[in-house]
Amino acid sequence: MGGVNRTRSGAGSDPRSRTRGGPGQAGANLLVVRSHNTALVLDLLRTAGSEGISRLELAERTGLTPQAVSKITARLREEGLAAEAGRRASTGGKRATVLRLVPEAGHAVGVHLDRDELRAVLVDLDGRVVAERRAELDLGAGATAVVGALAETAGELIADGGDALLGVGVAAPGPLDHDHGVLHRVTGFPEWDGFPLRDALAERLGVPVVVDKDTNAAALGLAVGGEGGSFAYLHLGTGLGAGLVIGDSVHRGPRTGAGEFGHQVIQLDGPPCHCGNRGCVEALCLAAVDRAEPAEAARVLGAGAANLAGLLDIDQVLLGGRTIAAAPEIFVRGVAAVLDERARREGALGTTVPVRLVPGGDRTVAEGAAQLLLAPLFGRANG
Amino acid sequence: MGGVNRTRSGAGSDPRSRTRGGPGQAGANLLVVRSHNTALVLDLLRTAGSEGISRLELAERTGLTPQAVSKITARLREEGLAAEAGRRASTGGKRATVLRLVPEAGHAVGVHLDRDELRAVLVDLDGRVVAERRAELDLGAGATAVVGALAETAGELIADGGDALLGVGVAAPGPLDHDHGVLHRVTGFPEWDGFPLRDALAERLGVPVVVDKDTNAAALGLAVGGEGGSFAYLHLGTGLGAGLVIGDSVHRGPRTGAGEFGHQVIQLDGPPCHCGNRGCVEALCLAAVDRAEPAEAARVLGAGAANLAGLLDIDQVLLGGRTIAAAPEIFVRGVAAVLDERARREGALGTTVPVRLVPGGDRTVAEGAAQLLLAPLFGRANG
DNA sequence: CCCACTTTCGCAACGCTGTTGCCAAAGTGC
DNA sequence: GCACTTTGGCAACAGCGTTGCGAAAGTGGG
Repeated sequence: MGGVNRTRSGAGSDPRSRTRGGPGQAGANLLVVRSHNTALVLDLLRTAGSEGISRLELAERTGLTPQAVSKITARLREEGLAAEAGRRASTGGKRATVLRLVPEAGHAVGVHLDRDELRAVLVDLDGRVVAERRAELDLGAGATAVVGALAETAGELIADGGDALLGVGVAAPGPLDHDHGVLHRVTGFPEWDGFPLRDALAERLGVPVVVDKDTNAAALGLAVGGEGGSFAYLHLGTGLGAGLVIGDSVHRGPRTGAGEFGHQVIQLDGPPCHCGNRGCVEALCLAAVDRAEPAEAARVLGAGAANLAGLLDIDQVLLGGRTIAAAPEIFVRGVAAVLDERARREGALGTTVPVRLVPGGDRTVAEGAAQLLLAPLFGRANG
Repeated sequence: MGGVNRTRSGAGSDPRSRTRGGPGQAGANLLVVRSHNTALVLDLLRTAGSEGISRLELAERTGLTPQAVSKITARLREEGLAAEAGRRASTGGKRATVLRLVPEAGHAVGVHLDRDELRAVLVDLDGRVVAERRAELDLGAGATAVVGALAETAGELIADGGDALLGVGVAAPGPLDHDHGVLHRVTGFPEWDGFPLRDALAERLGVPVVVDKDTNAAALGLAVGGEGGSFAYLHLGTGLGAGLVIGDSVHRGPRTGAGEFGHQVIQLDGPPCHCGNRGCVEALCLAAVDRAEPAEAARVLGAGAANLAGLLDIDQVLLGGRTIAAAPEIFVRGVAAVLDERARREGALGTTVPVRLVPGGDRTVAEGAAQLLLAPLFGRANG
């Protein structure tokens, strides 16, 4: 079986991977080519799902020769990551063999660390949830207690996952450093400032750990789940944030600071926001919600979304979060109205930016967190 | 000599380059590796400038082995793109041979097509301006007349450039389609809507032509010119626009629509803008300029810049354009003040985003337009 | 039923990439 | 003058995708 672990140890033995220091860009060698093409094929296998995909189709889609695809898939089958799954009907010649991903060849744990609860899932290579845990949590109870609870919950799921476990992804609210896995000011919980969550958890569990913002995790999950192109995931809950996917990969910025959508000023010298500034979208939007004026809240949110759409020229806006879920129709229509109006003003050029409710329920963030470990296998850049 | 043309014909003979259709991503083969590494080395040679750089230094910076660098540079020297340029002092052993780019091995023409004038430059591989033309122009005079003037001016410079000419880059105002080189509504000149500028000019001149927005060209020029990381170039002239560089490459978005900074709403239901909306940064900012309140204009611009910095987590804001040039100090200080204030609110995390005046004079856009052809040689993505 | 044709796909040889092992050249420093 | 360090080229090598070729397994016409 071997599964995904063998692949990883193979890649890890590359003496040159991540050896470079300083500002230099990475030169490519044959190992890079190999892992790039392998990831491409794996991604197509994953996308094909239970339907499967033939070797020649893989060749067409990747631009590689059929022979190269044969070699790559042979390796994947040997490693247990891919398998033959029947044959397709003939189109005038030999019937094509259908290949599919073996989902059980690898697993990852995704944890959504929220202010008042902990939600963890174990997912397979297909991204399907295999097991789930949930626990109440008090982020203010201190690092030791929280990390303990986190490790315990994740540990239970790891035990279920067998030996092909890629690691644990943790999605947390508030500013943090994705590259180093360190939390910054979690709003309202100053004691977390600077806490090295990734290393603490990795040492405790003995598996790789990746930390990211909740909105980024959600956006990654959506991107891997099939949302193509560039899009913004806007999350309206107790706060307002965004996850940006630009060209199939999550845009975090050099300091994991990107996506600070809520404190975009759309009302110069407007009402004060808890952040200290005035006229932030978050303040205006939530105030409208409090006044029981969801249509106005949607209009405000739409204005922010339109600004973002203009700046980045994205393909889609996805809405999610508890507050959205309370009145989904109103928000989708309200935001769409602002974007449609903007497209109308732009004339022929302005294809309107579609607005949709985020598919999936309240496990979105936890599933996305698991993708922090899975996505790199499929060539989805992670930093 | 050969120069850059031989390299291009070599790459063009790749039967698989750009053959793929549909949504598939590109598989990598050895030709891709070769051109990637070659571009990496060329970029380092270019960055090193007249100082030059040794083979071992190239190896360190690229992560390639010294032997690979030797092979690559040998090829470049054979093609006339690189040359030895003396020796460095010893550090305890054999003295290192210094290599440098041969700037004359390739040229490109950059044209800044503005509303009332035409500005064209011929630059070498180093990006240095070798020749320059300038002409008055009336964008409203119709496509035939304008393309004629454009072709004539560019043609004169092409004649100066010898045989190693990569092509012509054209930077134009207003919305356009970079991928297809088609103009959209140039504000105030509806007759240009849908005009295939790239193909018209390419046929006329018989050389490759690339078209882009003026702000994108300027941003590309700045990125190639040495501005590292991610930054936003804000251009305040008769209008207000932005060019975004994210991770060393220009972000245009799928429809070349990114960077629409001016019509970002920062004053909900504010004063009407000529675009049909209300409270756009451009309207507020230019109104303040008209009222002779540059400090207020800078504050408004700063608010927009802060929104952008928060959304994208960029490293730097660069200011340019005629209106900025009229009161540079006030604008730089005013915008910086807003960003500093924002960083202060963010606390320890908030490294402030530096604001600078764009270096170089009013040739910035034309030089950037030339980089539309040069940058791909150095591995700077162009799409 | 047979034969020509198409489609799928693997084996073997190949070309080209960066890598490794080795050695010569050219310096420094004792 | 000798030991050592640094630079960098030559040659052999491993591994990538590619090409040439042929076997296997279908379809379809006579």
